[in-house]
Amino acid sequence: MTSPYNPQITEAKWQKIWAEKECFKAVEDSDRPKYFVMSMFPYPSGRIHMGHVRNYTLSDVVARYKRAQGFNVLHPMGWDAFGLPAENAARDKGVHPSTWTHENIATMRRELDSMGLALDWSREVTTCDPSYYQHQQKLFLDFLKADLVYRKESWVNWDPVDHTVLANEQVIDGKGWRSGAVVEKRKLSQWFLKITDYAEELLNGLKSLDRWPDKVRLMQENWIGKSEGIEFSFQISGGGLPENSKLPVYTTRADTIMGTSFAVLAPEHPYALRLADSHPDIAAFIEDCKKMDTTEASLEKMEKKGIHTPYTVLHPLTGESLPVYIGNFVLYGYGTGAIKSAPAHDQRDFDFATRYGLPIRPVITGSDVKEGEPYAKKGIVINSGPELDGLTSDAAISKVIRMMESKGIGQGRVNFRLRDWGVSRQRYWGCPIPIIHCESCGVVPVPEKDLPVTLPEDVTFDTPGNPLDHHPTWKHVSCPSCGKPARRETDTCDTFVDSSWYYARYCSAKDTTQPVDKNKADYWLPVDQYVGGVEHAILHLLYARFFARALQHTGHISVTEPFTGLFTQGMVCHESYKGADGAWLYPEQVTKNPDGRAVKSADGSPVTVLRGDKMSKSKCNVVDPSKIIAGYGADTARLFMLSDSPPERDLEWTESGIEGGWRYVNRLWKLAEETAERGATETPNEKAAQTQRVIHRTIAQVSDSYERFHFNSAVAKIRELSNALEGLNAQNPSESGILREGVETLTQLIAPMLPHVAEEMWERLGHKTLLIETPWPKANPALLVENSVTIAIQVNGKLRATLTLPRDVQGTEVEAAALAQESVQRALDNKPPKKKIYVPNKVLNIVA
RNA sequence: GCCCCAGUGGUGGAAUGGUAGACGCGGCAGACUCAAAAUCUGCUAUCUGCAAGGAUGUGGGGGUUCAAGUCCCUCCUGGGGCACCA
Repeated sequence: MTSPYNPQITEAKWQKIWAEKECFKAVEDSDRPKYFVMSMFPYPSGRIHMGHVRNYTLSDVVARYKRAQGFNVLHPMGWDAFGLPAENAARDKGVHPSTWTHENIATMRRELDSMGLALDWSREVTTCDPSYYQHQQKLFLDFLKADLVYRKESWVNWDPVDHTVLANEQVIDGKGWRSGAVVEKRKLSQWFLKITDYAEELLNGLKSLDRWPDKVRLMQENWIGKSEGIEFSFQISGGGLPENSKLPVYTTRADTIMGTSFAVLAPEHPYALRLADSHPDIAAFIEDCKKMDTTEASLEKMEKKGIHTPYTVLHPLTGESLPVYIGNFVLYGYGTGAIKSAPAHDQRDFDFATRYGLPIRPVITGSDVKEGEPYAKKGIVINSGPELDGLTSDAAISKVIRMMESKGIGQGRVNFRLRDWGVSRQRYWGCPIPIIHCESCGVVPVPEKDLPVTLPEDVTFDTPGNPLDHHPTWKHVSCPSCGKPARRETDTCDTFVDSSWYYARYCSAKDTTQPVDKNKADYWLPVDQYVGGVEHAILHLLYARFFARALQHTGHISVTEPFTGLFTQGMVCHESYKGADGAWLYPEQVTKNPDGRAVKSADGSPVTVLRGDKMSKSKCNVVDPSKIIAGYGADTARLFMLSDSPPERDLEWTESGIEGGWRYVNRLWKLAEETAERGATETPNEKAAQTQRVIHRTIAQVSDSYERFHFNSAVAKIRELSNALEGLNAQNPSESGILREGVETLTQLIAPMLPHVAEEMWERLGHKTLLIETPWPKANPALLVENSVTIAIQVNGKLRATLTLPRDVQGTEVEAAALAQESVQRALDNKPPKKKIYVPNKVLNIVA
């Protein structure tokens, strides 16, 4: 008699036991190999969503698998708890950011607990807690001492809705990446971290990250954007410039130097700005560009516009006098803010020259040059004088650099697209920057004994702007250096700072004396496997890599790369439904007819079904994980997350898929129930012996799938094993022993994915010890070798027969057997075989 | 515009250059049932054939190879990233 499987009771039971026995508490142990696996910690927005479930299931499977393999596993969790939504909630609902955040954390903690994750909660970090951010303040001061922090006046992207400054990379299409508000330009004093000091290292380090997706490495490489070129100066005159003025420009295509027919300044270039007073048309153009820049810079069809200036420059090699323009397509922030043109070899220069009737002189040629189009590829130099003509572009680039260097007018230079990281935010809910501004002493770091600088509790959000700035007393302090009245820095840190070192903090999360206990960090770091969304491919991961180098430089940790393995999972998607009126509909508002067409339940009007839409509230296609876990249990939810798609791809949530998972969990339980009391050993019959081979083959295949993150394949192999085991009879003494071996193995193999039901099955099978404490099964090599093999027989590469023959049979025997086959003879059509290729135990191809 | 990734049955997807479609979802048929649900069993790429079998088939076209979903070239479609980056 079998008893039904009840996930609610069983899952709570094992979660309690694991917690009581502190199964997942990680303790440094130099005798055992360590394995550090972590997921990207969540922002406590309120509830967990399916994306979290997928993310944490993946890292949990790795943690449990590695643990069974004998590794000392660290699998921690924390909260990325500072950030703007808490302030927005304060503004909208009148709840304090701290209250809102901690309530969300409590809710999400309960939800995570219900998933049955093998997490070491004793190392929980919460970035908004002074016990975390006081150490971040210490790091800030250390970085300041190490000359990795500086302050500069700069034009910043001001978000008028969030009242905050955005990094360049946080501005998307001229709008704030969070608020969506049109970004304005303002000039503010900002704190910056010198990530550019490590540009070269961050680029080179990518080569060593062989367990990162190529895609992410490539994205980072492009983001860092190294280019090698030359910086040289034009002699510039006119427009009231002093004698011997220089205009430095940067180019990567020195080979096109003889094709240069004009120079262009960025609108913000000082030489451009100084003309504005005397030339109203130029002033107007510059004003225009400012607007374009902030709002529509990324618009595809923006015209290359410019304005002529009274300046002229001298060509550095020919001495020819060339006109100078101000152009809307030249970026002040890149290179020197001015360019030499190569109108025949650059689309932008070409468009500009065409528009303003400037000479276009081809100086590079190639086999695929097209009339009337710029040729931007490298090729062979022409029309450039005896010294350069006939050289390849690369040879010409080196030669031009040498020529200019010897004349003292230019120098080879490496340039990066990467910019320093502005970390100042004019917000309340962030880590206070531990600085005091004194009128006499200037910028004074807060003495370490005075850390942490904590956020004041009594703040109001009824006025826009930074509550720290509005606070009546908080910012007024005396200067630690001279004692006179001074003012606290009211900027707080970008939350990307919080998440740039939490992996190191996990190593000694409760240490009150220092950010990182180096001994412990030396044991655990680097993170062996990091799992998270690809949306963090550039910013978070680059900042964290920079921090590792900065932490190493300031003596906190020893490693250079924080994450040696990275896995980026796909999104969770779900069908969405759009009514005839264009409004999104909830699944329960839609009826699917037998013919496959969907209609609105209320009035029968047609509904468009869209597949593969990311779950989002606005599209009404969100599935709540807590409801799924409450209904089917965490194991079923976890199984669905793993079984239907490879983890790096997007996953389509389907109701039928989750039900398939639920059915399988029940089949497993039934299998354990039926097997539990059996297991007498007797000589296995043929079927049982065959099944035993399947068992051991499955151990090998599933282990391999776990190693390679092919969890969907692991599930498929495991299901094959259960199909085979269901073919055995528990009542038959010649089969029951192998059946039991199979069910035990099966239980172990599914345990990383379905930990609760596996543990329950293990107990039901009569074990007194926990499955979580049981080592991973080993495949018996003797049972991995089949006695007979199926060999494919091809004629001219086409399959004509399959032969089952003893393993390692002679090729000549296979040939003889193959030629005896009628189907082979028919395919040969009396033609004599010309050639035979035999791949032992696999395939014989007869070429006729 | 540039860079990257993907394209396999009705569907999600398997497949170190060696028997394409594992495993699941769905569907069909059957068993159990008064009936339904649940469960179990079988079948399920397409075309052709009574059948045995044959032909076709991994987005299109070409190529390399004894052998291509897999490698190369090219084009198409979809997705992602970057973008006046000189």
